Amino acid sequence: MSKGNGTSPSKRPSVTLHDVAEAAGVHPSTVSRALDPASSRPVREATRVMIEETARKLGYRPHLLARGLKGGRSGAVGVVVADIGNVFFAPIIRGIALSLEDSSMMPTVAETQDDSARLKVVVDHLMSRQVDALVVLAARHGDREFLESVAEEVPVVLADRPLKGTTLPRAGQDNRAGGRLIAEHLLALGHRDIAQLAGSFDVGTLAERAEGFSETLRDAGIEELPIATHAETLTPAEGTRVMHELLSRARVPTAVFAHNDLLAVGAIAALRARGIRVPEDISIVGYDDMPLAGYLSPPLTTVAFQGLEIGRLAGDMVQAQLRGEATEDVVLPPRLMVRGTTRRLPV
Amino acid sequence: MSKGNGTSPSKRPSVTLHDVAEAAGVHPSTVSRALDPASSRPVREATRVMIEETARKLGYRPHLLARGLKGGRSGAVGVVVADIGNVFFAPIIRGIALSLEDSSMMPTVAETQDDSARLKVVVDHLMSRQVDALVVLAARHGDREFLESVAEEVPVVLADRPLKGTTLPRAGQDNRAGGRLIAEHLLALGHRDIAQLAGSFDVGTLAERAEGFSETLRDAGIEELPIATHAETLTPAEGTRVMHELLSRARVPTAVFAHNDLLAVGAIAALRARGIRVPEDISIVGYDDMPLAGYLSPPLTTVAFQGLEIGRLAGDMVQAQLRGEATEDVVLPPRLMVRGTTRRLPV
DNA sequence: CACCGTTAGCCAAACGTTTGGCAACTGGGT
DNA sequence: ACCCAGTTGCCAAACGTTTGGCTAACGGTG
Repeated sequence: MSKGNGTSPSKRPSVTLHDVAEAAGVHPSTVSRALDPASSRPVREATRVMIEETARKLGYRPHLLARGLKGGRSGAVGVVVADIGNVFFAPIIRGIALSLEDSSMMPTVAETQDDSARLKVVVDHLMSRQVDALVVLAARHGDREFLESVAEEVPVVLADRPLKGTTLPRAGQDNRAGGRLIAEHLLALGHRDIAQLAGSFDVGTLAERAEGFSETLRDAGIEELPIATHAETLTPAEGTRVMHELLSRARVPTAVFAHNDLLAVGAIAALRARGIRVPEDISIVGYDDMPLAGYLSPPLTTVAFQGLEIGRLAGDMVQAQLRGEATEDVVLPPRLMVRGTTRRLPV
Repeated sequence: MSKGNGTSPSKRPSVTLHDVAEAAGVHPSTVSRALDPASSRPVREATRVMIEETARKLGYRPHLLARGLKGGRSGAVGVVVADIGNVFFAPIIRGIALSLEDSSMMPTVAETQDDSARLKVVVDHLMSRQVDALVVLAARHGDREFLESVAEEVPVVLADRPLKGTTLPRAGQDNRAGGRLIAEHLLALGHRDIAQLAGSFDVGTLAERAEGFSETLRDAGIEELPIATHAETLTPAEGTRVMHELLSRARVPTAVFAHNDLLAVGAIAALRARGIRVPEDISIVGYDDMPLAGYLSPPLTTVAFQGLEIGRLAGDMVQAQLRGEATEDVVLPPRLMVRGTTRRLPV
């Protein structure tokens, strides 16, 4: 079935301010002021009502491009995300969008595929589009200087992923505390042979989780098993691969901290494939508390991550910065969700 | 830690075409033409190189708002999604973004929360933003007329969700065939007491799945168990709720088709809570083959849905329509993924 | 050397708004 | 009837581009 006529690519008649003015019998500037609630110049009530009526009748819609051109503000905020397809970022984006709605702004989403070169390209593109600000969820360690240079043009807010030693404001979670929580939990259960299933340390969240975790073990006088290969992507498949590598080591751990839930799921699959039981033989902890974590069997022990809230906070920070206000970093505390994949070590 | 100085909300010096022209010692219009590869008027090679050099040196970025105002095209495509936070939509959005990149366009995402009133609001907002086209993932049955009226202004493409009797083009899956596939699978396994765990029929995909499913049972001379309450949202929690309702019926099914994977997961949790085993006592089929479906235990039998591909196709259709070409509906065939939650009925 | 066709570059208008400068009108106080 | 303040509305410039019309220069031909 063929649809959409091939000839006219849908002309837009588009009612302008002038059309409304003409129909209402007033000058365009009067229409502009009548429709602007925060106008500096007053408009007679009767006129205003009449103009509004006319505008509604004609189906007038303000041309935000033109307004943006004049006012220097587009009302768009660039959201730079590592992977739009990833479950994990979705609630954050949603939080940002929800927050921006208050100022009738909208997010424009771009994806870096977690690649620093591509980050530069998409940020450039977003800047061309005259975004009023940038929210970056995809920051990797090496991107600091670039992002700070961008911040001289428009406000840049980091969400989720921190950047070591930066001046850029951030809304995120205390990942170091999260790592600590997990280590303490495993120690309390009697585990001593403990390993990490780690992702790239170029990602600040993961580096911090690892730090908090290792620190706690060290303080307890436990020597942590060395990290196997770092997972290149945060997917179940990588989790499986790295877990197999871990299992081929001389010393096999009794507990494993996977840097996120997807890795954990993959790791569990690897164990299951070898006939190793979770949590009877090996305890596993994930991170992020993804929506399905509680529905796995056994349900996954993990650390809750409030993506929606963090997105909302990041959106709020953007608006504050645009109003010229100073902003404080917001770091939410993590919460351990003890479920079924961890268990006291039998003596 | 306080960051971002409160005084200056980051001024943007912003290099314009004029600045480049002045620095290069030529007229702005010459710069415009030199930088436009598809310019109708030629520019001497030496001049062009010199101008490009100057532009690069000054860090010139085209002002897409201004360009859009002049040319009547913003290069933005509105993507209307029911719930940005939902796993399911993410790959579709990604596909759209990937496709649009070819024409250096970008998606602007807005969320309806699956509410028809909100749909109108966000579409209006997107139109104000002068999007060149709309991709709608959030269409509900009653939205047809509204969307068709919008289509008189800009191309509107449906992705995933169909709209009964519409002229709007669509990229999606053959959900009726999907429903059929599932029914055939269950019949082949010997099931006769079969029920649906249904979502709202205002959502075209779900209505079609149900139709294909019911049709097949009817043709086989099987009387389907009546649908319990329709799930209001497509979440595990709703799946659990509706499954409990189904179980309180006089006649309990031996096989259940849940309209999507999340409902299926919730349904399985409900069964597990009552000590009913899957698939030994009841077989369950989901729909969508979400990323984790194969990692559940037992792994979920479901129908694969190629979100990324559908998004890409929708993006391609948008571009075709913008070029004024006619487009054909694209309907991908479903594929049944038989995993561990379905089983031959013991005799 | 005059003429002509071609080509490179300049000028200015236009896209739809917002907004400061002005002018005109209104009405109240005298 | 007159003045002044206060209100209302008109005009035009500006935001950064693109693009059609125009001119100046160039090189070749008669």
